[in-house]
Amino acid sequence: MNKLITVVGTTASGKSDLGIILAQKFNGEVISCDSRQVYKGLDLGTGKVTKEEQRMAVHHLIDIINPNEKFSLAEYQKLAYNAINGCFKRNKQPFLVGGTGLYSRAVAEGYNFESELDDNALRDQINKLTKEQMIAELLSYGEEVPEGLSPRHLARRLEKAKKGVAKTSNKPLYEVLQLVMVPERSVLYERIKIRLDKRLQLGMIDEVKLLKQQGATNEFLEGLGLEYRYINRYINGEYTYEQFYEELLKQIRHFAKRQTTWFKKEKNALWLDMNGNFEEEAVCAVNAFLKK
RNA sequence: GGUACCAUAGCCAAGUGGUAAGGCCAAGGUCUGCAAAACCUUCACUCCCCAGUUCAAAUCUGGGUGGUACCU
Repeated sequence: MNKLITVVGTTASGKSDLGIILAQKFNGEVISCDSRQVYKGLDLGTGKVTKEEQRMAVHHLIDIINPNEKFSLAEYQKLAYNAINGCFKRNKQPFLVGGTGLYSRAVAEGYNFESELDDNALRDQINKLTKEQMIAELLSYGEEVPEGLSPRHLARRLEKAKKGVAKTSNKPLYEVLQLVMVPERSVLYERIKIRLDKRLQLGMIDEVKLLKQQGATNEFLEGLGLEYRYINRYINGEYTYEQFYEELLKQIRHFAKRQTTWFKKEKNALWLDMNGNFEEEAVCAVNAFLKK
């Protein structure tokens, strides 16, 4: 079984830098694992690696679709598999690097998406139902309905049930080592603020203005969340600069917390000691893993 | 110095005699096809302090302390 190394963690943890270091050291390439960096023109706001950094290591799955286009987990998985397998063919070691936990898990654990789910009519129909109606329907299909699912989760499950797509078992394609980067909370929050200030200075707001000029819709920008959602609201006059700044900072912190919760459940995960020499720790771990 | 008003959680805030709403923040969590999304849980044994009235006080009375506004 081929070996895959993932570098996951919170925003502003230094994943991109470590990914490049590891790729350089182990004759590797980076597969981005980020649901927003797939979009062209979303650069500063996504913390995308620069052109210069891309010259230091080959990066995949960045800038592959245009704004306003839809993207999905299944699509990402397919593209990631292609990119990863391409690396193996060229004798390169792939490193899956990014903060979209669901995406990295779908690849690492081999979520099984055998059937197509693209029935918009059905989706619209389901979205009209109340939460209670969705639960009732799911139960009538003999599905188990865990507590605490959001309407969106329920709709997704019901869509699958109606399509007759059973919950499938995973088919892992690779042997995986996961490196998790989660700085101590207080350090993390400080880094988030510093990084936000820096990106604002570099013209993150102008980036969104440009995207809007080029036709990015409010709906699209709103749906992206964080930087793009709140900068767009600021541009549209919904917030003063102060309000926008505080709100965005808070939302990024919330996001980092959610990421942390998610990564706590990762399997085969090595949580790097972010207070120590984590680069060396990562290099040693990868070395041992590849020699195994 | 005088007069008036106010004092409830980290912040905002409802509650005028019957046993502390709500929002924010924060923390924890859910999540296999929108995931930077969507959603859930927890968070004041106590209402500035002291005394009093009452079966019962955050709520009424007196005093103290602190704040705000106006007057001198």
